[in-house]
Amino acid sequence: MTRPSDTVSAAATAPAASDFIRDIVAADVAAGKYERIVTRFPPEPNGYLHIGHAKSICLNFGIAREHGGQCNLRLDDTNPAKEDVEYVDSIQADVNWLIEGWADDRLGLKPKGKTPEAVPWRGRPDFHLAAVMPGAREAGTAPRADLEPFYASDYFDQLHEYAVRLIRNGKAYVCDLTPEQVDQTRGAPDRPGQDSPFRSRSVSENLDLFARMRAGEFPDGTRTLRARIDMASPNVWLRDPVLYRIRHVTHHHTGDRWCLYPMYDFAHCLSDYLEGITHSVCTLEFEVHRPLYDWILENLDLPRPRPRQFEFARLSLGYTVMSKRKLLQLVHERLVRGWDDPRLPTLSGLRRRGVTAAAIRHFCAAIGVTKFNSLTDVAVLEHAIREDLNRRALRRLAVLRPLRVVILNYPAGQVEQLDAVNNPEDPSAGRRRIPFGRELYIEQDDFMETPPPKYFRLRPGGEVRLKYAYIIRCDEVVRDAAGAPVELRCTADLDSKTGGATAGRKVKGTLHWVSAAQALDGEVRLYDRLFTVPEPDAAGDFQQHLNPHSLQVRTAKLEPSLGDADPRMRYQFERLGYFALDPDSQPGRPVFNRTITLRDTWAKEAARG
RNA sequence: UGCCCGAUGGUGUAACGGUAGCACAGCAGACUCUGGAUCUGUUUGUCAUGGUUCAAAUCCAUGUCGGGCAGCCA
Repeated sequence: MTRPSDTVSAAATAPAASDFIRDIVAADVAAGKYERIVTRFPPEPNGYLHIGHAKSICLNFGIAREHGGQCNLRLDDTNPAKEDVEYVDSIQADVNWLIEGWADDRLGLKPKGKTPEAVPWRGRPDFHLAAVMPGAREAGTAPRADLEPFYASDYFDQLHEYAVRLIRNGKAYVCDLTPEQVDQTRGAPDRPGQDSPFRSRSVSENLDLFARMRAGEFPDGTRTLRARIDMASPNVWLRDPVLYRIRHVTHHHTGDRWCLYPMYDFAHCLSDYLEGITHSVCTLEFEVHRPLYDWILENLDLPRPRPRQFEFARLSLGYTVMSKRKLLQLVHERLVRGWDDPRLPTLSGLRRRGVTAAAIRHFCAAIGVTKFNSLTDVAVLEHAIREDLNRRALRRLAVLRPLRVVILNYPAGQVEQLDAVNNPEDPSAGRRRIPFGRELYIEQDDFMETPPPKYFRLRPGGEVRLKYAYIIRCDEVVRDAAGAPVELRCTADLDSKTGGATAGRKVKGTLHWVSAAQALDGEVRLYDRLFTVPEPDAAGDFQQHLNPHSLQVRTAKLEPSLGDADPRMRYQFERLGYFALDPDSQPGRPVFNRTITLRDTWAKEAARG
């Protein structure tokens, strides 16, 4: 069986990517700094992955791929109040889908239930948790049931131990200030903060208090563990940041074992360290956290080489929103049909829409990686999608807005099976037969009574070719009460069929069509951009800019072969666009999503007037 | 107005002191039984001002503009 992802993978080889992060990695490799390059993709399971995450996945897995290294999938789950297993499941599915056949052999997972082990390093005590490589499924088989992603929450024991070590060294203290008081004493960016009155507690008191925090003696928000750094630092993240907070909440992965949870800054750098990450790549907003990342690692006196953090600009795409909060809002307020709504930039939405993983990967390669906050034109994504689909899609005939055509000189009841090419870009896709009869449907747009200049479709008295069939002439227009055309009566040049005597006659326009008698009705969902403005989240309420016409549903006339369309295949409805079968399809009633229209130079011409 | 980061055509990027290139978009044309695809050609750019240098998009200084940072979120 040929899967869509197999069809063109060879032809779709991406150019060798290069960017400032890859340059750093390459220099480190050249300097022999690491035995093996290890990156990681660390989403928090509090939402679905979107195309912005794809940029990070492609970068991290790409680096691993280019250096024969690995990329660990890690759930950064240190805040149980916002997280859920629904998200950990969707994240795994989306990552597997995106990297399949490309970097799945670079995916680092771990044995289910396994936590870091005490592994001495050069005689010094240390913790480590190695990945199983490759952690991906073998081609065509189910995911390995004995493996799972890494979880930051699997490191809670070691993290706790590191925290105790910091306390012992006088580098951390238990602070009894309320959140409001911490806020007031933090100072401002241009004004130093004040030391907490608990800053100079004795080591033994800190140890005792921290133990009791863990034991659940104190309610939420009453105490924190803070790093002792510098309340006057110009970098506010160095002003005795909170390392641990009390949360009496059940965690989706660790259950009720903990009521004390580490903050991102404490957990992240150490998770990287425990997994042996060499290059920890994140987005620009973490740049100011880097000194803290380094501080924690340095002050723990860890034996192995430390990971280093690098930051790049996150993706912004025109006419959509990317923030988790806004996506969550769209889903929860039912402004879209779910996380996998084909109008969303989520990976599950793009997948349902019919976009392939290869197209997304090529898009990510095309946009590059820099530290500049840019707004990427959707046209770049659209180009990547068309380029990919043009090569793999099977061509089919379908009519979205039917107009009846009767061929007066064609015998009633006669049916011909015409030979049609499945994919002119790929001869191996083969051919098929499509029925032709006296009564047909063509697209309403393909007929105009008084057409503008340069219109070369059907008009009264005009000629046009029906793809794979005959040249027809429009003799008569039948109208409804309102005067709108409801049927065209035409005459065919019966020698003009492909291969026939007059087949070579030059006729400017070629139309797609479907034979009325054999046509299959199918639901077609036509999508347009979700927002009407390029930057919906620039200012004010982004919901004001929702495009009311982002989804149009209609019943189309389909050529009969579409009755057994395959959800894994991609289709081009000729002259219309690319379509993919939706899971809502029922036997005998297919539902197609329009992934994207074809480039339409006539629309541009027509719009010019 | 403290600290950090950034700025190359319309958009996104490359050039690592030595000819400003690529992609997308645009425009013009060829071809076409998809106004698709393909092919050809083409318009448009180094934020500013100084400095270093034989030579600066690149190094330095100042300025301008943009982004980030004051969660017990990540």
